[in-house]
Amino acid sequence: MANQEEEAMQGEEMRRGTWLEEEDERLVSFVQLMGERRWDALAKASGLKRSGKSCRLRWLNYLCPNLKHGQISVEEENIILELHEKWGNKWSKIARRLPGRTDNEVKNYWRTHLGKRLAQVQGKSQYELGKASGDFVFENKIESNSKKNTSYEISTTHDHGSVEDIWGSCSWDNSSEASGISSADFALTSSPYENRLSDWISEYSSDIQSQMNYNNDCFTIESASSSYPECWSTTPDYSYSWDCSGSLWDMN
DNA sequence: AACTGTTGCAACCGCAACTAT
DNA sequence: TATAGTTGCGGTTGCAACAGT
Repeated sequence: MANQEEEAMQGEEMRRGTWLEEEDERLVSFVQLMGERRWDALAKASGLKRSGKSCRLRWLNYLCPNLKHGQISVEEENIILELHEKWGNKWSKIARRLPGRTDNEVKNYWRTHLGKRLAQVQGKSQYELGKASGDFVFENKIESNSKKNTSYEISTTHDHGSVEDIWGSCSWDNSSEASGISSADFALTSSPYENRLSDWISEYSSDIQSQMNYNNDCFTIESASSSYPECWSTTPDYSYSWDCSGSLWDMN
C-alpha cells in the first residue's frame, strides 16, 4: 500500500481547500485532546474529512496559539533578509528565529515582498538569491557575548568550520536575579528536532549546572552569587562548549 | 459596471528524513 | 535489519481580493 492517505481517499472523499470555522474548532479541540502528534490518527478520530497532513498544516500555519497573525515588522523583515542571505531558502530554519512566524509565512513574505525587491536591487533572479549551503552537527555550545545583556546561543559547528544557530538565541538583563527563560523564547518547539534537542540539552547540561539549569522547558541562570559569576559578567567572549559525537538524532 | 491582470496567501504536493514495529 | 508509517520541508498551485482599464 502506498499510504493511508491514498487508502482513505479511495474509501471516502476527502475534503480539500479552505477550512471552515467548524473544522477549525473541531481540529483545535482534538489537538487539545490528543496533542500535536499522530496527525493521521487525529484526523480519523476527529471525523474531519481531511488528511492528517492537512490537519497538521492547518494547525501549524494557522491555529497554533503561539502564532502571530499580524504584519511582519521591519525588525522581522531585516532578520529574514539577513538569514536568507546567510542560509538561502531554509524557510523553516529562518522561521525558528522569528517566534510566532511559520516557514510558510516567511516563504510567502519573501516571495511576495523581499525576493522581487532584492532581485531588482541586485540584478539577480530569485533563484540565484535562493542558494543555500551547509551540513552539520558535531559540536554544540552555549555562549555569552555581552557584559550587560547576556545572550546565549545554542549552536552547531559545521565540519567546514562555520557556526550556526540551531535553536535561536535569547538575551536578558544580567541585573535581574536568577532570570528564567522559557523555551518559547527560543523558537517553536513542536518538531522532533526541537523536542530531541530539548531532551539532549537536558541530558548534556548536567556539567554546566553551576551556571545554567534546564528544567523541562525552562532555562534558569544562576545569579551573581553563583560560583562562576565572572563567566557571565566580566568575560564577554566566554564560551562553554561540549562535545556530542554523532548527530542530534543519535542519542545513545 | 464589467472585464482583465496582478497580488498575496492558504493549502497542496512530492520527496526525504526519521520513527516505530 | 527491513519496511511501513509519520513528519517536516521546500516548491508550487489555486483562488479571493484588489487595481487598472
